[in-house]
Amino acid sequence: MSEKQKIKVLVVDDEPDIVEILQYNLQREGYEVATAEDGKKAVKIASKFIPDVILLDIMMPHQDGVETCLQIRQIPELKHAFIIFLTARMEEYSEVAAFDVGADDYITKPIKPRALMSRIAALFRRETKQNQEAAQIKIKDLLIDRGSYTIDQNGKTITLPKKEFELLYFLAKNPNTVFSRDELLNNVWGTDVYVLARTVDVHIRKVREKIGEDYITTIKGVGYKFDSN
Amino acid sequence: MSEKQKIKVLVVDDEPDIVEILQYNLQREGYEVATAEDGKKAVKIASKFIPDVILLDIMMPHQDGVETCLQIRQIPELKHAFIIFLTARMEEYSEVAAFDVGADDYITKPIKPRALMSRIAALFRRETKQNQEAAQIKIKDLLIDRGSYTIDQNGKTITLPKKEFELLYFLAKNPNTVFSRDELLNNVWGTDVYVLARTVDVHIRKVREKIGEDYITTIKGVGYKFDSN
DNA sequence: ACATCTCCTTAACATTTGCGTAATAATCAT
DNA sequence: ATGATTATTACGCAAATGTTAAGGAGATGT
Repeated sequence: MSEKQKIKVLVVDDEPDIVEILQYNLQREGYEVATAEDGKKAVKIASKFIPDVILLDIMMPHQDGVETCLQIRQIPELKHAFIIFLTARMEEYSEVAAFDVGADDYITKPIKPRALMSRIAALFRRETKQNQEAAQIKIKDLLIDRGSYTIDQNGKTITLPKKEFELLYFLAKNPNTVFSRDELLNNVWGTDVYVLARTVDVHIRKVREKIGEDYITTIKGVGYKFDSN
Repeated sequence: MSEKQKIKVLVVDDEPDIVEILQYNLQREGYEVATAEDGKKAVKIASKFIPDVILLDIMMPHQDGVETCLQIRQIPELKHAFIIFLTARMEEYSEVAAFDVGADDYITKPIKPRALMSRIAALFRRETKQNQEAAQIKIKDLLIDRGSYTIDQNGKTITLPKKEFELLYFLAKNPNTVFSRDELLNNVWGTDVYVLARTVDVHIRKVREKIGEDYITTIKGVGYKFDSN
C-alpha cells in the first residue's frame, strides 16, 4: 500500500488569523488541510472531507466547539478521528464538557505551531512493532522477513534495498500469479507515482542477481511471477 | 456502578493541563479527587487525603515520581494504595525501577481519558501486575545493564548518556527488527516530546561511535535495526 | 544561589545510496 | 529474418543518511 497517503486535517476557528497560521504550517508539513469558520460549516465539511484530525476552537459564535464535536461524533466515518480542542484559557474548562463528547486532547492558546505540528505527527507514528505479527514468508529455500528487511537463503542472509525487497515480497506473497508491470507498479510503488514500466525490469534483474535466477519467471508479453516449483 | 463510598484519587503532575483533564474526567466518573503539582506536595497531601488511587507523573521537577512513590509507600495507610505511573516515555526509568518501588501499573502519554477511566475501574475488579522485563540484555559481545546504565563489551565498560542508552537498549531488546525514526521517537523519546526525526540519526551515530559499527544497521528509506548476526 | 558541566537538540554541510532513465544487447515469436 | 519484447549495463540525480559543530537547557557540584 502506498505510504504517501496524505493525512487530512480540518481546522475550525472563527479567527481567520489562526486558521491561516495553522493552515500554512500544516500544509508545509505535508498535510491536506480544510478549514471552516464556524461549527455548522465544520460539520458540513467534515462529513465530506473525512479528516483524520480535527482542530476545533471551543469558543465560536452561533455554535460552540462542544456542540460541534458532538455532531461530528455522530458521523460514522468520524467516530475515530482525533479531535483536539483549542482553548484560549483554562478557565473555560468549566465549559469543557469537552471530554464528555469525545475529545482526545486539548491545547491552550497561544498556539505554538511547532509544538502542535509535532503533537499531530506523534498521533500518527506507527505503534511499536512489538505486538505486531512478524510478517514472514517461507517459500522454497527463502525466508523473507519483513521485520528485519532481510532474506535468509539456507542460512545466508541477503539484504535488499527497499524497493527490491518490496517487489520480491509482493511477488512471493502471491506465488504462481502473473503480474503485469503496471500491476506491480500499483502494488509496490503505489498508485500516486509516475514511473516508467521498464523500471520494473531493472528491479527484477537486481533481485535475481541477489537471490538467483530460479525464483522469478518472465511471461513474455504479460509480466512476472514468483514460481514456487 | 455507584459505590457507597467515593473512591479517592490523587493526581500528581506538574502540567496543569493534564491535571485538569484528569480531574475533570475523574470527577465526572464519581471519584473524589485531590491534586498536587510536584512530588513533595504529593506526599504531604497523600498523608492526609489517604487516596485509594494515585496517578503519578514520573517526570517532575525537584523530585521525580519514583522517589515520590517510595516515600508514599512509607506511609502505613498507603501501603496498599494503587499507584499508577504516568510516563511519556516507554523506556523511561525502566518499568523495572517503577515496579521495584511498588507501582501497580503505568500508562503512557498522551493520556486518553476514556481509556484511563476504564483502566482505573479495572483496578478495582482485579489486581494484575505487569510482567517485569529483563534488566539486562546479553547480545553479541554486549551486556547491556539497565541498573548501572552501562554496557560491558568484552570486559570493557562503556558508559552512555541516558538517551543513547535508551536507544540502544530498545533496539537491542528487539533485535533484527527495523524501526522507523518515528517509531523510535515513540518508544524512546515518548509521544509528547516534540523532536525532529533527524535527532535519531545523531544519537545513532554517537552510539555507533562508542560501541562500534557492527551492531546497528541502517535500512535506507525504512529505519534502523539491531543486528544480532 | 551561582558557576560549571554534561547532554540534548538543531542546523549546516558532506557523503552515500538507491532509484529511475536511457542506451544497448540479447532473446523470443511468427 | 525481423519486429517486438525483455535483459543488461551504466549513469545522473535526488533523496536519505552520515557527520560535525554550536547553542542552550537542565543537571550537578560548590
